[in-house]
Amino acid sequence: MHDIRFIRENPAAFDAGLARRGLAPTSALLLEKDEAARAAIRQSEELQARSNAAAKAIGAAMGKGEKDEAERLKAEVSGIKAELPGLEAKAKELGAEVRDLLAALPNLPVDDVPLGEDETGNVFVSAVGEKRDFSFEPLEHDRLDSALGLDFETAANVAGARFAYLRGGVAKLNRALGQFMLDLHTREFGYEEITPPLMVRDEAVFGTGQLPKFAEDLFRTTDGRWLIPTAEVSLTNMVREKILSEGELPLRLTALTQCFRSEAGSAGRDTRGFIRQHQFEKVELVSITTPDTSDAEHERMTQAAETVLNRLGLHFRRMLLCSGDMGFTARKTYDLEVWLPGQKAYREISSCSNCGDFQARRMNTRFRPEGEKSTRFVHTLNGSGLAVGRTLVAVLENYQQADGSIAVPEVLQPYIGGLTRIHG
RNA sequence: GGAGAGGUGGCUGAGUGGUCGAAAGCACCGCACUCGAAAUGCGGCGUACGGGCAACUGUACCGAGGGUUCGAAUCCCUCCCUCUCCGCCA
Repeated sequence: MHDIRFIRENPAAFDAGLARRGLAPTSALLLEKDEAARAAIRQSEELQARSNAAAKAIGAAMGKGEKDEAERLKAEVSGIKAELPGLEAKAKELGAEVRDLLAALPNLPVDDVPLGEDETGNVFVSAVGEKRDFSFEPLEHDRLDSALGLDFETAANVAGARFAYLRGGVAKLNRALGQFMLDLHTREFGYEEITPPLMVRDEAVFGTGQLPKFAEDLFRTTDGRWLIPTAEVSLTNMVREKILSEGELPLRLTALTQCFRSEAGSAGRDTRGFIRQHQFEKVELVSITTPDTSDAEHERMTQAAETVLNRLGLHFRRMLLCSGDMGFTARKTYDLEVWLPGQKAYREISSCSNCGDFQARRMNTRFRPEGEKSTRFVHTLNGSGLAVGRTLVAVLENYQQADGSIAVPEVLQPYIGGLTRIHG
């Protein structure tokens, strides 16, 4: 959600930001509506003020027993009130129009975000590790021996497309990955471990920006709630409508949850394999910070996610997303892409975004700077640390052996009783 | 799911449909007293959005949204949340 006052004062800068997102200028329309809305509000408030004053005078007159005067005033107020509902309705409607327009506009990219239309415009930042040398042709994860425990056929029977059963060794490996990530973030990066709700209300989903524009990407429950598409929703909304003290910040929260996505717009994409599922596990990182510290926190968070890949010995690169490829709420995003030797491609495994005060405005989350009376909006950040399912894919493809087994990365072995190999 | 009781400022807690944005206490801030502190006294002390160079001023807000009324914290309706009892349940 944008600050209409900023747009009033910097309409050109605002439109320039939208242009970098590939969007048409909107400030003129917004300001026109805003001006009309404020005029209508002013009118209705002035009328209301007159009516309030007269109503008070009625009370005073009745107190003094001046019945006639009271009756005269009543008539006057009635006259005023005849006009009021129309004016109020108009003010409300115009105000709602402005809000709806604002709610549908994405965050603006910050200056160092490269200009671009789609993922081809993303900029390489850095890489860690190297592609492993195979003495054989590595298989894609879904072509590995099915006895390892990755079972799409049964899932298709029971649940439909884009679901999977993990069985035996692969299920253990998956569990180990999630545990390992949580332990790393809580022990070494100071995140608080949270077990959050997986179903949330409209307001929460609006707060983090999935509503109103992206409802078709979500699953809705029969009682009107939403299954979370990411723990970002439940974690970030923990501070909705709160005024925090500066001393509480930064707030660092992490959770391992299932995520649910309808994948409505991605028919035909990644239909094979475990990359794109309706239900998947992810370890989410969320930070709530002051405006001054969010850039540094963004780097820190991205490093926390990178550390997971590092410890797992997986080769990856960090990309800075271009303006056209960023998500709705982000003002700057790093993607981490892991190398998949079977697919012979880098695939997104984490996305770390600084949302600035964009979500904070939608949630009305503020903090009181030390020693100040007034409040300011916090900054919010979120990142995957990491997508567990995709990390499983990366481990399977990178750690496959010539005999069809999977070597267990050293850091995971303690989580599964010292097991070093998974066999079919 | 059924029956009942509630939701008032940072906290506790009054409030008969009419000078209620709301008593009182606590907390907090300023001043006085004090060498200093405590205690005491006096004063201040909500948020949002408008208007105004400013002093200041208007509107809204007593869980949320509607309604009744000249006027609603107070009456009515719907919803949300909390608590108690009953039922069901991992």
